[in-house]
Amino acid sequence: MGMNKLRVILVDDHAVIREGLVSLIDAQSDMQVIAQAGDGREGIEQARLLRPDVVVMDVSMPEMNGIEATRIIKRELAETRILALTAYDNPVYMRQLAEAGATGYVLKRSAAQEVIGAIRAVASGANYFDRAMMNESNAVGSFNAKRLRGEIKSGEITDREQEVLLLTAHGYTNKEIAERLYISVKTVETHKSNVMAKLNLKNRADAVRYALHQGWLRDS
Amino acid sequence: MGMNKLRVILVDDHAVIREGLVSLIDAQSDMQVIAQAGDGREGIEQARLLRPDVVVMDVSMPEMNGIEATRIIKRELAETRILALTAYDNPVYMRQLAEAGATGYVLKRSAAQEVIGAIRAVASGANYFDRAMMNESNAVGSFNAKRLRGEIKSGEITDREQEVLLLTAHGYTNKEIAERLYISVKTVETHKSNVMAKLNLKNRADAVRYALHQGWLRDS
DNA sequence: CGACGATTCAGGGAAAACCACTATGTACAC
DNA sequence: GTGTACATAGTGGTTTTCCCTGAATCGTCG
Repeated sequence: MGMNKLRVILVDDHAVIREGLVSLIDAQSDMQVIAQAGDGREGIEQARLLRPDVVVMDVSMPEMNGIEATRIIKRELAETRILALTAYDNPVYMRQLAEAGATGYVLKRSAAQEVIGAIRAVASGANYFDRAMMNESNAVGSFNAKRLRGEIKSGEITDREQEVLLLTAHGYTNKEIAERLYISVKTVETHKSNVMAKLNLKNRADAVRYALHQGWLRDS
Repeated sequence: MGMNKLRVILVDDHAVIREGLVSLIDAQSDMQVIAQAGDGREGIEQARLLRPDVVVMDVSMPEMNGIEATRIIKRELAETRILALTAYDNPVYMRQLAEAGATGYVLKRSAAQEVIGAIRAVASGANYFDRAMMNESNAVGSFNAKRLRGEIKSGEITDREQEVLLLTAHGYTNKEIAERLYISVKTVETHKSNVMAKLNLKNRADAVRYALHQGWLRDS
């Protein structure tokens, strides 16, 4: 085993969580945390300066989110691997992160050992995507069966789907949405179930959570 | 002089974060983590079994949220102190938590040392509310003061009604609300229809609008 | 042209929500 | 001890959503 420990940077806006992860990672003999950052911008600066092996990146942060930060870091530092760490098992996020250059994606609900393993995996050049995610995306089967015969990737959200999802999150019933958009209730049902499958939202509460997260819901 | 360490239970749905906190807390000489739980329900079971000194409780969790779990634990275990740990400085949450019996409230963006300090504080019987919060509002103080004087009586809407309305606005179904609050679906229907009549809300969309206006809906 | 994606719509059965009305136990005040 | 407020729960009936399947129309792009 080389003397060289894996050099890790942590980017997360929650200090407590960051410090918890530090003590977990530093307890490993083969890796160490060389810097921390509280938002994407800071993370980029630290990465530029220190050229770490792995950046563990939270997805949702103030200032600059993890997707944009990932994109910028990868553009400048091709060698550095990015491991996304997020609370949301959202296939669209996963896809956007993969496109931005992340090679790993683990959920905050995973065990610590899994995160540690993921850091080792991406550092070695492998891809690591959370098992829970891969299983979930099978559960979206009825949608996939329709359009994605053979393909695994889930498409982006269409305008109409987003419109329906937004109105759903605002609490409108299918009937109200149908009237507002001059379409039938059945069409609303279709769009809703499709978009919810794409985003891995299981119920209306998930839809509200997603909309809040996107900043779609504001007092007006 | 107690050689007895403070016995702490952690409740948070994110395993990584939990384990990070464990290593932080166990590194202290005067406290130790005796159990963990991934949702409110589990947390209640563990607390019943182990009667800890302090429960560190995340607010937003699947199955049962921290507020309801706090209420139930306090009802059964008056001695146990509850320290709420949350990502968002939402005065409504803080008020509800205080009402439910939590005696401390710290933000995830705080430094680890502050969380450790807060655990010691609540364990000693003191209240601990995050400095960042107190600047935002003195809601807790005024709320507790009123509560002591028995002036809570929010006039129109009862606590239970507000709770049901909030969950409705968050998109939870009657069934989900009933499970969360340990009451029957019929009771949820009653509260919901009463509060909506009081506020002249005609449908769920109105409820969402009202909640947004009250600042009840935040990304979490 | 042919494939694909986006949008639209429908049937049918199970589940859930919605509505109006009634009712019980508890706590607290006067 | 009577009244009021509150939380709880029920009956019974109507409406709506949810879930699954299938399918027609209209662009665009190679």
